[in-house]
Amino acid sequence: MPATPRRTGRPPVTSRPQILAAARALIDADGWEKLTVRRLAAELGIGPTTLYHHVRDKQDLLLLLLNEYAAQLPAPDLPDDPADRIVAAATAMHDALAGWPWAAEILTTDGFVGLLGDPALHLVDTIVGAAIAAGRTPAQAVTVFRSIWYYTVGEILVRAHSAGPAAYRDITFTGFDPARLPHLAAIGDQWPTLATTDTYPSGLRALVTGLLTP
Amino acid sequence: MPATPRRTGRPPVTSRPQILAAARALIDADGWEKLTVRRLAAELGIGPTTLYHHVRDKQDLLLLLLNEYAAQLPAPDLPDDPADRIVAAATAMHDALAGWPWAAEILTTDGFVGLLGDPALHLVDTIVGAAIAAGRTPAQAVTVFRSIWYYTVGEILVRAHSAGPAAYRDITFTGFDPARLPHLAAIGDQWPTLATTDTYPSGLRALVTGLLTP
DNA sequence: ACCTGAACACCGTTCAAGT
DNA sequence: ACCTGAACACCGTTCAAGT
Repeated sequence: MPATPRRTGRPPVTSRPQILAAARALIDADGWEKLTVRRLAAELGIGPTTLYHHVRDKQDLLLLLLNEYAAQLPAPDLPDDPADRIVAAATAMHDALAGWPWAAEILTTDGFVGLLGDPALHLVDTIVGAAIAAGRTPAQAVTVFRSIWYYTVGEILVRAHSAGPAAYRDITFTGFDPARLPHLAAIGDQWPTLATTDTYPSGLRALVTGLLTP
Repeated sequence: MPATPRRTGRPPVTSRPQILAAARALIDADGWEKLTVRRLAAELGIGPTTLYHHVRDKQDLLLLLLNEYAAQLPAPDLPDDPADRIVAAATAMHDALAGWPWAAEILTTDGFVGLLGDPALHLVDTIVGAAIAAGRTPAQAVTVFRSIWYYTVGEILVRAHSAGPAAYRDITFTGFDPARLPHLAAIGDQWPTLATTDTYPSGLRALVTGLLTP
């Protein structure tokens, strides 16, 4: 067999790295809802069907994008105290996802742990390890991670979907029946303001405290 | 003006209640991904465009469905102790959503509070009220609710998307590098089993405890 | 007043044929 | 070996025309 096998046939017009770069540019420019196979192909100046020679399908494309993004994330500072370490690792996950909310949607669409590369899993391992260091069994540590993951992914998804101008569009918060909904009526139109403030850190701290308290 | 205005023109072939019933039947039979305007119309034996005389658009249809579902939910038993009351109300929300996971997806797509009817908001009001009873300010009580909501909606969405046969399909949990991911490597193929167990109640209790502890 | 078909502007994906 | 157009099987929605 030759050391450099000579290539035959029609020359390629694109490559997987080129496709991933274009996909990322498209998401950053127009949002991830606009990333379609057909638009991406048009952006690259190729036929839509050509993409299928470089990625298996759209889901595969998204996973490649996700692992590429995770691999390039900076490693966070990790304190020694287990509780603080969990908070730091969870916050790093959260911040990474906050920048790329579409990633959170993909991560809910499958048993994600096995689909991610080492860099992303490092934070998972950190949280599990810190829970064990705090005296939990491995099984309990998985529960700790999963609870934190639910909270984190929920916050990201709600935030991502509330960001648009459509949120709270034709809603009056002053119409609550004080007899049936006394507390909501008392809060009234302050709710949108209160709902805008970032409560992820305080909620996370409360959750971790609760999870590590026997 | 006449007491019963006589109807003129072409007689209706369907009605909003009929459409909602058919939509619900379609979701229950084939899953909510299969609910499309065209399929629903076909099910009713009408043209797709006829639906638009009875509902504003698909989003409107889903919201009608959601409020109908919420209105018909049984009210949960609510204990006197504030922490227990929050847990009971959150569990009722969770169980309602677990039965209709697509609802969770809609609820993340907008500032949902203003789109729901009284029955669904009653549980929101209960949680906010219980947090106030536990000594929080109204603003803090909103934070308590939001944290619980993130955790709940995250659990529902992850669960809904992991339920299919596609989850964990071609994943080997034994391939973790023990040097880089020691705890995941130690847990190995026990992860899928551990991830299947329902940890919502214990995580919720931990979260509520943490949120109500100053 | 209500319904309809045609049309618009899209999707993801497959597959035989071409270079 | 790689690319392509045509085709399949769909979407949500609008709108002029019909009853």
